[in-house]
Amino acid sequence: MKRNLPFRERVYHIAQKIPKGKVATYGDLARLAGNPRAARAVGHLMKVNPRAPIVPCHRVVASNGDLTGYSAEGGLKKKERMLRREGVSFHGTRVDLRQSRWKK
DNA sequence: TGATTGACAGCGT
DNA sequence: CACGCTGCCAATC
Repeated sequence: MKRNLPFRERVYHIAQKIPKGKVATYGDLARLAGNPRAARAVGHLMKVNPRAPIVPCHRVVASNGDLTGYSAEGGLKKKERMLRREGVSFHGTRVDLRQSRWKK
C-alpha cells in the first residue's frame, strides 16, 4: 500500500482516516506509516502540517494520552474542547486511551 | 553535506 | 504517579 509515497504523505493520509470520537498517538501513526520509531518525525510533520484544514491533526495525541502542541487557532485549549465535543473520554487533562484509542 | 530542531516513546528511578 | 535520560526520524537552516 502506498510505499512509493513519501513518509509524510503516508502520515497525512493515515491521519485523515482517524474516525471521529477516536484518537491516535504519534507512535501509532508512525507505526502505521511503516516506521514504528518515527513518532518524533510524525510530530514534526504535524507541526509543519501543509494540510492543516484537511488533516484532523487534533486527533493526534501523545502516547501517554496528553495533548501536546497544536499550531491551529486556539491552541491546545481548543484542541481539547474539540475532542471532548467529539465524544473522546478525558481523564483529567489527558485522553482516556483505554476507550478513545483508535484501534486498527 | 552536516548540524540543529521538534506537536514523541519507552524505560528506569 | 511524576520526573529524567536516551534513542529515532524526517525536515529545515
